[in-house]
Amino acid sequence: MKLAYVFVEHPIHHLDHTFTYCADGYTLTRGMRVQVPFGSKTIVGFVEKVEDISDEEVRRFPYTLKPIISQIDQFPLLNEELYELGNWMAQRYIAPKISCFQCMLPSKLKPSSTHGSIRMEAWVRICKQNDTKLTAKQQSAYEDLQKEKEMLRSVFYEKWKIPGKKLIALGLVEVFEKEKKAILENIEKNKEEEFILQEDQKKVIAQVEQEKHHRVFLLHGVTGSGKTEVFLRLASKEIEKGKQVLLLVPEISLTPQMVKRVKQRFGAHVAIYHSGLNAQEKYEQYQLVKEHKVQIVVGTRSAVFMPFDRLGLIVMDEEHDTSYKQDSTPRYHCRDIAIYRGKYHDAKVLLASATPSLESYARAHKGVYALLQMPHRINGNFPSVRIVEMRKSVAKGESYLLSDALLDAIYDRLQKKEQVILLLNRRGYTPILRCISCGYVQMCPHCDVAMSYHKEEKVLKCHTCGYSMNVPTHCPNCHEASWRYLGLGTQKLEEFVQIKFPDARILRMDADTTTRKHAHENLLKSFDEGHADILLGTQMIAKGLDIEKVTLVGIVNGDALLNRSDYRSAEMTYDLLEQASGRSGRGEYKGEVIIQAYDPNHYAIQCAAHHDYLSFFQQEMQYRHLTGYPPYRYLVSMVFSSKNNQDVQQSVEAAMRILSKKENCKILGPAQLHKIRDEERCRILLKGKDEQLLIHYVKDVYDKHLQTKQKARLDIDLSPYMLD
DNA sequence: AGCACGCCGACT
DNA sequence: GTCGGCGTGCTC
Repeated sequence: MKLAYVFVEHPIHHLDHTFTYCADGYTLTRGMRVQVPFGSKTIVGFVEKVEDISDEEVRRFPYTLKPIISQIDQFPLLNEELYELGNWMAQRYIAPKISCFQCMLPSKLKPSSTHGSIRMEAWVRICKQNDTKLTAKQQSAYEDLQKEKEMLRSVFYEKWKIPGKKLIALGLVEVFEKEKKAILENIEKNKEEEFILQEDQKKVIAQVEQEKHHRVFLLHGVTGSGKTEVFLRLASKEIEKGKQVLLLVPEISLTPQMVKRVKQRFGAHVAIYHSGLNAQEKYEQYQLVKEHKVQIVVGTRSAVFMPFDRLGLIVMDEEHDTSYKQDSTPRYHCRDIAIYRGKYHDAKVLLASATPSLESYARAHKGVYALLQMPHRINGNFPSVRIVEMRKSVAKGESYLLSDALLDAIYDRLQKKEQVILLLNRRGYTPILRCISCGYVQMCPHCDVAMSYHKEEKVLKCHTCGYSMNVPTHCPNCHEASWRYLGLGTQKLEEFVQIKFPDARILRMDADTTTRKHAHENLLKSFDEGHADILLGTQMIAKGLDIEKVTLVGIVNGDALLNRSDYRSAEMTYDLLEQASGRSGRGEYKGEVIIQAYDPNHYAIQCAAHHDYLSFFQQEMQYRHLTGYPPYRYLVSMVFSSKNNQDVQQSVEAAMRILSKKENCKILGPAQLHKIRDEERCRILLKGKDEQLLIHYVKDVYDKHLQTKQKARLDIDLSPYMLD
């Protein structure tokens, strides 16, 4: 009997092993999808292994084998490389194998029941030689098709509706189905010679070029130093060699300029891959790569799993960006995958950023990665940065929203018809609603988070779970009817700026104004075209924007991120300030940045003001060294959660018993986290120098957690990003 | 993840 | 006396 060992579609830890089916009558290999009976349902499975066994051995099975219902694929979906990558991810991130395979494939190919079918198109072709008398029109249609060999039926009908139908009726032409394919745009290409390279650029290109084998490079290039042109040059050299290129970006919708430039340079050889595409579009782009119709892919995190087979270069732009980390199972970091694939293909991996992650820069410092530098702006001038100490300005009676210095600067730009960006890292109107008489703060009933007041909708919203409610008329605690709105969100800032500058045209960009599909692009386009004077928003406006007429960036609350308990808060503050100030003065006008802060002497703010990454790096490294955080140590987080706190505590105690016996690692916690969506949560953090060892320890806890049938859920995160 | 099986409350 | 609540356990 032929056996198939199959992973089932449910990404559940306790189903993370193969199920055995009878595969008699099928020709299966690893990586094909099949339909199998599972309990009382029919689901999709993913073949891991096929084996022939004797009848004797069949009888020894403790259960009767069910037969496979049908075969979905004729060819394996994943090649050897990607299959091994899936296995590697499953063990590294302690995730169900099927979840790793699922995240590598576009949803139409995912081993899961919810995938849509692949869309087909009707085509026509000649199926019988003409032996009858045709009308003149029919004859022309026949000859046209003969010349074209085959045509889309819709195109054929458009040209030859009536004679075409007649030819089909006569049996001379047949209709057949073909998979719908992406249409490659044909764009006029720009010549490379049109761009004259700077010295920095030439040097970096030469350094990468001279390395013939796999190597990870870290390109530290300030904003506006011309990194994109370097990427394009290196890419075109790889393509000339017959290699493929992957260009990773944090979010496509925020980098339309990048996409545009790559398209201009490589014309029809580009695939674009990001979360904004629908299932059909993703599938089509995926097939383009598989069939070698394109040589270069520009894409977000998930594009790192594209079916390349001769990769020459992977570029990861803005390598520090947090969106490269997936925050659902499998919680992989795109950088890890990029380096894994780079090794496999003997390809070069170029990580690039104006504000590299501490991990990457430390590795480059140690020589693990090759460090490349581009310290000069092409237009030569950095924006000047001014820090406003809010404690002083408020004491002088100035507004606590915008200081006089910032107001004056905005006024000045409006006069000159230049544009302004205002950054405030908090959406909504006011983040806190507090009762004046008793101090009660309205919390979300499902999460331990204060409700945020949104004035436009006149409701309270929870920014964690999305729950919304009306403002209670009376305080639930003391029954007084006196609320005070505390804090500052983008809605309130917009209202305030509009009062101060009644004639200014303001665009607000935050999670509330960008829910619609092309809202991002439309807002940015509108601002770029000069339909507004002030762009105001959360950190989503700090990334990648390249708008010439912006000469003032105002950061309303520069140290807001610093007050968080997260060990990365200084790094995130530095990144945000540096990236935001990079938006100012990109054109020919001199740019200015004003940072409002309550703690202006913090090194993150001081270093950002002086564009001094190296100094920030050194000071932050000292702090990380002292506290034993990455890059000096690795972290793994285990979060236990359940609606029932006793289940959580029981699992935590069991985990602590196991961990207390382990050596060469430090245990932080257990720490009770705030409730989310009615779930109690508790975290244990493991810290140590040996990443593999930590993974082993956690795997141990996880295995015992499953064995003892603990009720709480266990979420494991290797090198977690958010710790508060 | 689903879903069937199983043991205790308010109903025709 | 039954319909149905969701707690527990299994799926090749």
